[in-house]
Amino acid sequence: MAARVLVVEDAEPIRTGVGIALAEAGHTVRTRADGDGFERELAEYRPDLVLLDVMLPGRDGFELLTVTRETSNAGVILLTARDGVEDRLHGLRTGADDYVVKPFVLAELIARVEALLRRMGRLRTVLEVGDLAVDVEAGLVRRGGEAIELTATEYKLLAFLAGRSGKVVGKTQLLTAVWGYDDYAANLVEVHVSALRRKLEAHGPRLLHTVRGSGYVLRPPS
Amino acid sequence: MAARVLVVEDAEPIRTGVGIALAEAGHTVRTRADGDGFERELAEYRPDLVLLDVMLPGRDGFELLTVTRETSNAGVILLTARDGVEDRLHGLRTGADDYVVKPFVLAELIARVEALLRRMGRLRTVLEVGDLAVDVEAGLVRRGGEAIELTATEYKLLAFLAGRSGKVVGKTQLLTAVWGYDDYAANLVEVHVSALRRKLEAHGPRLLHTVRGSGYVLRPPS
DNA sequence: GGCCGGCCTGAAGATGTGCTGAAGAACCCG
DNA sequence: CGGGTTCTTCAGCACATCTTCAGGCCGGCC
Repeated sequence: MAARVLVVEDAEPIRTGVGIALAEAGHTVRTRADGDGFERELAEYRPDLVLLDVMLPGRDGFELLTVTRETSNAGVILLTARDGVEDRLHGLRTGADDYVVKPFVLAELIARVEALLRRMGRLRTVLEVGDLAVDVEAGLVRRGGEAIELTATEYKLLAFLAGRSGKVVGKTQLLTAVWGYDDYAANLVEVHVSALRRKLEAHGPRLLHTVRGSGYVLRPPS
Repeated sequence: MAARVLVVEDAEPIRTGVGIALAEAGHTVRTRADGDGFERELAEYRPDLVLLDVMLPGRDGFELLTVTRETSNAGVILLTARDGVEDRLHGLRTGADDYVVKPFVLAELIARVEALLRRMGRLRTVLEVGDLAVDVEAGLVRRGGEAIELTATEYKLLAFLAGRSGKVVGKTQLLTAVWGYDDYAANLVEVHVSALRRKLEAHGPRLLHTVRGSGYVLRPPS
């Protein structure tokens, strides 16, 4: 679910900024200032995605794009200072998967990276709280590597709490979100929280805490 | 590379222009002015690519995007008059593959369409899940080398599940994608899953698992 | 300490969900 | 127009899960 990304960009501030942003988004990153040894890096690092600056000292981005296509099936996003329809067309026709014009907002670059990874099936949405991981798409819950079997209601409950971990969630809120109830049936929530805890705490300390008088919080042990 | 493209755009000049340009580029095109009957068209026409205007009368492009993702494997490009990073981010995060801002040069749109198709074409046409191989192009299914005979419905069902292996797929989703149904007929799905399992499990352990209360997943035995 | 309200939990009946065999309908092929 | 295949509907069963209820626990407050 965490992707490997290779960034080739000669401008140091951009290279670093992009690298940090990608790392923060949970990906593994390697950066290079030019195309030297690019083939070796491709073969060794096996990136899922390559970000290529078009204007580089030595071999330019288009050349590296061709190399990438020939020797791997990584996705490719081109970065360039040039704008204009002609340039964009050239970039896309050469076989890039996407094309981002400098200056760009980092958030957008990250969004495009993730859109591409998602399309390639290399990205997965996982909510994490401490050693607990909830994979929403796969409907899987694991704690410390071990899978935990939950019923549909327990799963909905956990997913909702995990989606706002660290925040206190009231029973009324849970009844609405998980059950679609509009009336107050506190015990219903309590029963299911109890069942959920039993399963979660078979693999570690308490994560789902009671906040007397307010509701529940999902929070890693401090 | 001829593809089936579905265009949903309410402005007549754009709709027609895009349609003609795509046809000239060698693709098959269908156009609609709004989202009515969109699900049915998706199921019947089975486009490779969908172009969605964001601002539509009735259901907007984001809504149709979600529907597309849930019930098909088509690529999605959003068209919009709005610009601004916020809109682009929203579009990409919602899961669009690309995002084109109006007014656009037709040539660029076509280039983006082809870039996306190329990207999708690089994806394996043989889907593998454990020892099961589904060759989408040849319509062949084999498990551990041995060919398995499936009926048309069973095959569509399996192909859809294989295309999103590891992800939980709801019965409603399956009904829409495989049958083009819009109403809930759970047992229909169950009967065919049952038949499919009988054939699949004649050659190995269970791959098609039930997720009670949610749907089914195709997942190799862990 | 004693009381109160909020919370936890085991048990049990009610409900829901999924599986399967069988039968009729629809379809396809010659 | 048959004959075979495939699809859909129906009904019954098995069992997992939900909800309710009741009793007990715990923390805070007087």
